[in-house]
Parts: sequence; C-alpha cells; structure tokens
Amino acid sequence: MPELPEVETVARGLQISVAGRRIVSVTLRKTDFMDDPSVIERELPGRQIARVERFGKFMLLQLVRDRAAGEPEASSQALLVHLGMTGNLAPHFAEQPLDKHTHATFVLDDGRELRYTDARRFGRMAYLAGETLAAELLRFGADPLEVTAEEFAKRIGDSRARIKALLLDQTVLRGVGNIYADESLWSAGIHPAKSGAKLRPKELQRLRRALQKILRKAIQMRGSSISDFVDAEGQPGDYQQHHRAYGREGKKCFRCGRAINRIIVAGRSSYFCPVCQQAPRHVGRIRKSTKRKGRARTSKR
DNA sequence: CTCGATCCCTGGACGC
DNA sequence: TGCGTCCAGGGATCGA
Repeated sequence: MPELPEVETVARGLQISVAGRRIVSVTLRKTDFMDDPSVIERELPGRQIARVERFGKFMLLQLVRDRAAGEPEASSQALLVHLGMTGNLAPHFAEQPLDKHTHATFVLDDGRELRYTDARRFGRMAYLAGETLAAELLRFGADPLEVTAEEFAKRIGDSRARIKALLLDQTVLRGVGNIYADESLWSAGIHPAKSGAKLRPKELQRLRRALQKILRKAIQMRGSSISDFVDAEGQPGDYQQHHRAYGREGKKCFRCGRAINRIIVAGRSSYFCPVCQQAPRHVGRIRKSTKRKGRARTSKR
C-alpha cells in the first residue's frame, strides 16, 4: 500500500524517466476515481511534464504548456495522482500489452506511454490549476519529514483523539498510513489508542524522531512491498523486511519477546507490543479484532 | 470534536 | 475445481 516512502520512490523514478516529456494524447477507460475525466482529456494533451514530486501520498505532475505555443503561464497546473491501495503509474513501451486494469494512458512525445493501472480504484486522479490547486493542497497537514518539533507537538498534543487516528489523519500530517503509523508507535513505545493530548513531551519527541527515522530508512529501501507494490521501474521495495509491528500478530516483539497484539483503532488493524506499548488507563475497553457480527453484507452484484 | 459504521473495489486466502 | 465468504485499506460521508 503506497504511503509516503512508496510514493516518494515512485515520484523519484518518474522524475527521472518522464520529466521533460510532452503528453501527446490521453485515453481513459474507467473514470470513477477521477475528479473530472473530461478536464483531464481536454487539458493534458500538449502539456509538458515539467517535474514530478510527492505531496503527502499524492504524486504531483507539474505541467507546463508548450513553449512553442507562446502563451505565458497564467498559473500553475498539475495532475494529482493518488495510488490508493493498488495504483501504479509507470512508463511503458507502446507495444507492451495493456494490463486489465489500466484506466488511463498518456502517450508521450517519445512514443512511450505513461499508464495508470489500479485494480481496486481506491486512487484518485485530478487535473487542478491555479487557485483550485492551491486550495486543494492547503487542505493537508505538515509533511512528516519536515515538521518541526514545535508544530508536531501542537498538532498532536492539542487533540484528544487517539494517536493512531491522528497519525493517519492527512489534515494533521500528510503521508503517513497504517504501516508507518504502527512502526513509529512501536519504535517510540506508545500505545496506538493513547490520546494525543496525553502524550508526555518526551513521548512526542520520541514519536517524531522515530517517525522521521523510519520514513527516511524506508525511502532508502524504496518502500515496503507487502502485497503488490512496485515502483515506476517495476521493482518491489525492501522495507517490509524491517517491519517490527505491522503484520506481525502473534510473532515475538523484537524488543521484549512478547507476542505482538492486534486491535482495531481508528477502524484500522493496529499492531503493537502489549509490554513495550502500555495501554493507557484512560482508554476503556478496546475492541479485540475485526469480528463483524452482522451476517452477509448484501452483495449487490 | 470525536467516534464508529458504512460504502467504494477487487484479488487473494481460506473453508468446504 | 469451484463456490461462498472474509479481509485488506484510504478516504468520504453520515449519524450518534
């Protein structure tokens, strides 16, 4: 699942492989994950991909109009791409057969095709410009790699929500998902259900440092490939080998040897060590796991 | 303000 | 082999 390190890895790859190329034409298939497919079809052809960068869990393809066209840039324009759970954005040779779930193809001026493939379509694609683009980016919180200790302490410490929910909240910090939330909480020795406001200054400091260290290491290792993540060159990442909590239910804690537990916090599986990450007193009963009690959920298809 | 529940979606795992 | 069921999860939305 692409979180900050995985998106960073893909963005860096694309910056090398497709920045500077001009988009010649656009073909869309399923479009239900796009803000406005007709705008994408209309605005992208003829624009050059000036650069590719990461913004939270988004990739931002900065676009410029062809210089030859003459018109000065009135404002910034970009294609926002969120990979969701299973999204992949990568260049292909035109003769490569289309994947079953390829939903957008951007033909480039060197003949290659930048293709967006996403089986589950939990991703998002949007062309935004000017004020609209600026306003959209403003919705998100601080970049976890750049957030200062003061800002981190304020954003986390001023909220009574559970720390796990805060880490996952993209308006608090942009880019952290379930894997790196659990990994940093394990590293900092903080229980996922603890209230942000109950964190001691030392805990806030440990958490921020752990989060940044883990994200940087994960970027170095080109992300975690737990299901089917591959980067823009088709290569998996290696950070999953360093996971200490995520996905390790029942396995021994690397620090104390006790079995890693799994509970649901903020609606997500949360893996933690019951010894190293003491349950807070202020939390009432914690739900044990995902046992949905309802019978069949009407499958409407 | 914060919470849980629900929906979206498909592939893979698992039980029978 | 094949079918049914469950589960994963980021984000939007809604009601409590």
